[in-house]
Amino acid sequence: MTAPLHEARPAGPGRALPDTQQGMRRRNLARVLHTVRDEGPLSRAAVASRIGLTRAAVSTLVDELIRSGLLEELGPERPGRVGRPGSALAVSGRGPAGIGAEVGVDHLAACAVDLRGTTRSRAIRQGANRGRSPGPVLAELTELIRQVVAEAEDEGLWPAGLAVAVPGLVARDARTVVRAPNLGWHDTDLGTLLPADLPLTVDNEANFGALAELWLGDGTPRDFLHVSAEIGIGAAVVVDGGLLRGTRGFAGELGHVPVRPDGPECACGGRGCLEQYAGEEAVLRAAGLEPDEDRVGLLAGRAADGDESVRRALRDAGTALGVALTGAVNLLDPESVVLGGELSGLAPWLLPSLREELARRTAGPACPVSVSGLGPQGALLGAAHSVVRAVLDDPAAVAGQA
Amino acid sequence: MTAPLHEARPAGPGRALPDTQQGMRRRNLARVLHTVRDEGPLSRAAVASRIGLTRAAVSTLVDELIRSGLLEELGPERPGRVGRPGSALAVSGRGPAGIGAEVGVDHLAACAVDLRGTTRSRAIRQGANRGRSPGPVLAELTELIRQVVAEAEDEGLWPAGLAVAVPGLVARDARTVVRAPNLGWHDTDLGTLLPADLPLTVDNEANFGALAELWLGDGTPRDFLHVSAEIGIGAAVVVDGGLLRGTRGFAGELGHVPVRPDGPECACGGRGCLEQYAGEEAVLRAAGLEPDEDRVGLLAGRAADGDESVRRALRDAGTALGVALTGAVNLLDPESVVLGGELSGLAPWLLPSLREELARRTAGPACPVSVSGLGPQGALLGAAHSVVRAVLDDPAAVAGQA
DNA sequence: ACTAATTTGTAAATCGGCATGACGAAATAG
DNA sequence: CTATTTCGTCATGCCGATTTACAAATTAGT
Repeated sequence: MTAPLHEARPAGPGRALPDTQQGMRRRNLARVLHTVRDEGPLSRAAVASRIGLTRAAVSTLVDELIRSGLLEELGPERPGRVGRPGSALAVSGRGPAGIGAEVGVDHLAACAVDLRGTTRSRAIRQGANRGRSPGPVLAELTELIRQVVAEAEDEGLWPAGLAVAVPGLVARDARTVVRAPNLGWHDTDLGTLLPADLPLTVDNEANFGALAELWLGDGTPRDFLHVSAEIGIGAAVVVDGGLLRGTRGFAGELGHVPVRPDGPECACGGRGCLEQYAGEEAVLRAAGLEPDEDRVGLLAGRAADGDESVRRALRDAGTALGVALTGAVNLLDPESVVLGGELSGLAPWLLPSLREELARRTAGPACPVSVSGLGPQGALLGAAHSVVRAVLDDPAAVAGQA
Repeated sequence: MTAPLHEARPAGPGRALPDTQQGMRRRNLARVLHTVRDEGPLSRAAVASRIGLTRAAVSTLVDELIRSGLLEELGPERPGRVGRPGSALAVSGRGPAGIGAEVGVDHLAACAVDLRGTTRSRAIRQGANRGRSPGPVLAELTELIRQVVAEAEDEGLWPAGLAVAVPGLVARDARTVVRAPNLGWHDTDLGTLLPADLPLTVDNEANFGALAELWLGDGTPRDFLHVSAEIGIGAAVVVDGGLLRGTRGFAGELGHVPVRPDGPECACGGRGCLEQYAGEEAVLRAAGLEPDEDRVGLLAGRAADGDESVRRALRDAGTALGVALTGAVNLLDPESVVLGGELSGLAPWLLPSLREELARRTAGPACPVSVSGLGPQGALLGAAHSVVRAVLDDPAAVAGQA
């Protein structure tokens, strides 16, 4: 027997709940719900044996979850084994829905996801938002949200909360956009400009993208580094299945990691920041292209066409990313690095040089670098799923709000 | 006592204990013990009001803690207010002791710390360990440990566990030293070479130093970056009051963060790693000095004497540290950076250039950099206190082992 | 086909742990 | 000396999970 190690995080379903008997009950409700969701239709007995409670206890917990509309009984299982067959339980497809929304530089989007994780409705509107003031943009977004909520309600769902992804830094209050350079917003409280009838959470798109990767990615570990980029280069650090946010909530800023300490001056005051080698603007300039609406698409197109200057620019950006990530990987020892967001579209041309640089600078086996399968949808999905997750982690909090 | 506790996982107050009524009880025992320890002698009623339980509940918890020898009754408080005076409770000075030990490059040390946090016995032996094989070194260390344990037992304490700090990477099993370049050890299981009658934890000295800073430092926040160095440059990341360990347990490697990507080749395979600018060997070389026994002392002495080449070498090392820390600070957004371990002795000459570089490269207010007050003792103290902490975090686990 | 064995789900009784309310004890205030 | 306040403890009750028991629904064995 060894003395306990000190771990980084509590993490896990409902760890923030109070240490009372009610808190225990709420945590156990969450465990039952999670188990049923993650391991397909299960009988009460199967759930009980998995989470270590007795069948009787699980029965009462399941009763409560069914009464709340979070679980539903599918009827008797087809018996394959000896003994009385159980009654299959599944997460309800008509319970609460998580509403996600996204403010992109070139688009707005919203969607609704049910408890099972299925996207039940979706709405997108293209259009440049750079420089537009928050009011009109969010009015448009609100319209999309209403649309998506209406569709979800038609299918018997009710909205449990709203999460909005923005391309910028968000204060720890999860409402205020401190700085979004690509939009030109600063210190904007989104709480006053969005539907007030839903619990609201606002966060950085890189963070939501990382969470999407964590929850939906195929074989994504619980400790990884998620790199995404629109114009700045954002990263999100996932430790033990949770986001590392930092004191001010600004953790994950990768764009201003020094890559060449004596390089050109940067707006941040430093020199040779990563953003000047791998930022969208820098790459476009190096490739000899003019910024336009769909910048990433432009780069990807030219690179696919074999434009050598574009390819070289992307190769160099990959190398710069590799240098910056070496530092991050050394410091955090993640299980993998995932390229997500808009970056995933450019991955074929970034990856080789990035991997090479990272491998060269690492003593042992290099940290594996992969590309998100979610692509640019990650942030939106992550937002919606974060609401669903909140329900799963504390079902009692939303029960009876139907 | 419960049998199936195959959860050798951690404990924080309310963290990883099972979600049962017994788990709740254990968390509440921990809360009472922590409260009494942190807020001086308290009556049962005072504890109750602080942690939100009733006096009756606290009474039974206190009874159990007293029976286990973790708390003791000091007798009636001197009444200053109306009402019956309470009976003051304090953490016992004759309960379990945490045994800490340290394998340094130039010394061995051990100490015993009681539940109150007081160091009750200590033993140090100077002598170079570089290149010596683990067996004899650990035999010597075992002797120191026996000595320290004997002294502690004379004072009525009993050893609750042993924690050993080593200058190298430790696997997640907390027993195996994967690589300790300064000692020349690799893949060494310390479990077989140290006293087997105590629960053992082995960890990196930088990690223990960070924990010491967290637990004993004056005003240390719950999110910070702790930088220390013997020959390599280690950092430890503390997030939300816990250590970030990484997948393999190697998190915190700062020495091989690229500072000048085109710089000289490094043993790790990369180029221009921090270690080549701020590592002990590099600094000695830059200062034109020969390595000897007390390298840090030598540098500090010369710098204090006004040796300009030494001062310049340290200034440059500070600048390099600043570049590397810029990346780390951007990525993690810690509340502060703390220089600890041997580095703290050189701080006066490192800090100005380090702070300047960090401030220059940061857009907003720079992350404050401070020096640990614990100095080179941090690791040893952190080790001993980690054992004490484990007891405080789950008193029931050790109760009745006296 | 009939019985034995196995498994499920639920109901009744029990237990562990904290809350509530009441009480004696020990101090201060008037 | 009495009223008031606070402390520590006891008896009681509540809540949630466990234990025990049992009926229901299936397969295995004869």
